[in-house]
Amino acid sequence: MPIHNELAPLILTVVAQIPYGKVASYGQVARLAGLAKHARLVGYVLKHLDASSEIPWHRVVNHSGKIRTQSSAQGQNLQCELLTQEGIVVENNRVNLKHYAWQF
DNA sequence: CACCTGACGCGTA
DNA sequence: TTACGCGCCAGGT
Repeated sequence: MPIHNELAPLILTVVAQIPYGKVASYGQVARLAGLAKHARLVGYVLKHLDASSEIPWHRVVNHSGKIRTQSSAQGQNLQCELLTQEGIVVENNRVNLKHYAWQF
């Protein structure tokens, strides 16, 4: 674990509960974790996850449904691929929250 | 200590 | 839905 943070486990347990084929926003994850003002921390924690992790980090997008993770030099985005791979339609780097938002 | 940087959110327009 | 401003907070310099 590269980062020293006691809040990370709380965030990760919530992310782990996002259903297959659904997405949640950073803010939603923070609220469900009991950390209302830490939306940015969610992004921070997910960004520093090691590849060996089984956490479905790709199911987390911003409050508008837009994907803000960095794209590769070839313009390809891993999160886009992973979401599409599980049946979620991604158009213009964005998912339709009306269809895929995780209703808790 | 001061500043800067982010996988952010909300109210308003 | 987007655009802007402002609030928020962990980390890095």
